[in-house]
Amino acid sequence: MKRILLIEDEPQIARFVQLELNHEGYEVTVANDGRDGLEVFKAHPFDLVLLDIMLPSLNGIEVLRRIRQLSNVPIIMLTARDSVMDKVSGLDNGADDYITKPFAIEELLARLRNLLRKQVSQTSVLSYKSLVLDLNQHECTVNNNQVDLTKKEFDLLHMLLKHKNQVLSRELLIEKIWGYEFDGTTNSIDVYVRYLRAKIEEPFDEKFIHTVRGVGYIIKDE
Amino acid sequence: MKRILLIEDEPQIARFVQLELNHEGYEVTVANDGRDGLEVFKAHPFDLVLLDIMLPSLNGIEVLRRIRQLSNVPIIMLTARDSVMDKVSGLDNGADDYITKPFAIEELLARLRNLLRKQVSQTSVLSYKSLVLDLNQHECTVNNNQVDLTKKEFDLLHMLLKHKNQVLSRELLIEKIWGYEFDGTTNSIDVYVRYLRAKIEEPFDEKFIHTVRGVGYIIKDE
DNA sequence: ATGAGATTTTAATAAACCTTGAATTGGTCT
DNA sequence: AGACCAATTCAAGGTTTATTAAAATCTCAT
Repeated sequence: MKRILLIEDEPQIARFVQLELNHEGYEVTVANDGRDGLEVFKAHPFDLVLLDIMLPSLNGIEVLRRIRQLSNVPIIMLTARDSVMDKVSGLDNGADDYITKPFAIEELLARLRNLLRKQVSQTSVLSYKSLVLDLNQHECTVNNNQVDLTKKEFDLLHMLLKHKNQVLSRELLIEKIWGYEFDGTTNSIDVYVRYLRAKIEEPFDEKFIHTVRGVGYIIKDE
Repeated sequence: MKRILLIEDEPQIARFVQLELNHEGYEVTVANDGRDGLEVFKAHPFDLVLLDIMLPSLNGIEVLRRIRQLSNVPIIMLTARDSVMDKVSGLDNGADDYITKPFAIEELLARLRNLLRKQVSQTSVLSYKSLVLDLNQHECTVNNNQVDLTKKEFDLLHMLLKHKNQVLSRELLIEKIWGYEFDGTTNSIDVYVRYLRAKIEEPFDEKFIHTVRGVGYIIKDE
């Protein structure tokens, strides 16, 4: 399922677009202002961004510029009718398309499909405190010290980091990393959490992975 | 088993939907007009509400508004085809999704499943006065003080908060949280209510959980 | 085919959690 | 008020769960 980030401050429009896109089978996350949008973008991977130009706290053009420093994710700008300046400015700064408000939802859908067809993947680095995980290089560092992880260890840490601030059940982890149904008899997860702790926590006197008894494991901000 | 409240005045449609949903394993209660629907909702806990917009005695939007004052139960609106106004109005007033009549039963089922499932990851925070329950992080705070809850305690509080303003019987709580039939001999619920009170009420001089003698427990707005 | 490293299983231990039942308190009805 | 029933409280003991170390198994490059 394609993930879309909608950065839009007008609640009715945001809600409406979100629901319509849900209906079409997209997974939509909404951010209400520019700063939020940028944060959310940094924290999660998206396949496409819908970005309003007029935004509180950090305007659309600025958000566009900053996202482009990080990623070449497809971006569609939402502009006011006849604001030629906005369009030009948006495209100049790396937007892939624009659509003027108010728009027919069908037109938006068409432009979405169009851009998503061309798309390539990205998102290469996840981090949390002194912990950095480079997905492309398959590398992990803590406090700038490189730590060698096996594939399973890496995948587990990847999963926990990708969904930080969310408790992940053993069931879900087994399903996503091992690829089979959790039958309740294996404690592989527990063992790998132990390995990770021994490699990335104990030597550096850090604490990343927390146990939530009866539920699962989580990496979370305080 | 998931409980669904269907508020719909056209008998054929109501009957049809009820049978189909029963067939899928849902327990369906039907109300024939807005006023009835609201009454039934207040009297029993439901996992989801299907709400027609065009209703006698109290229209759907008004019912929606009143239910939202009491609860954040997932609500799907049933709207006439092409009635954009209805959609917008519904979503503005807190509906979670809509479906246009006439609809294929399969689509309704898909949206039901979607909402019943997403509830976990989407509605991530429940709150009541100074009490906050973060479902993703599995964390509870009172007056911004973090309180450690065990799984059972958390599940019980979750249930009470999710259905706030509704009395939950011991039968229902045992069924939903412990997962077996209430045989009348266990007092586990009472004990856990005690634990919760000791953890989230007494230290903060608050009162969240009320006992309804002979019926069950409730968290309610004044 | 071999062996080093990776992965999974097993088992012991300790800690946290849950249940139970009996004693006590509190509310309700006549 | 007194009888009765429902709810509350408490602590002991029984159970479950997480952690850990170590052994068994698997896998892949040589």
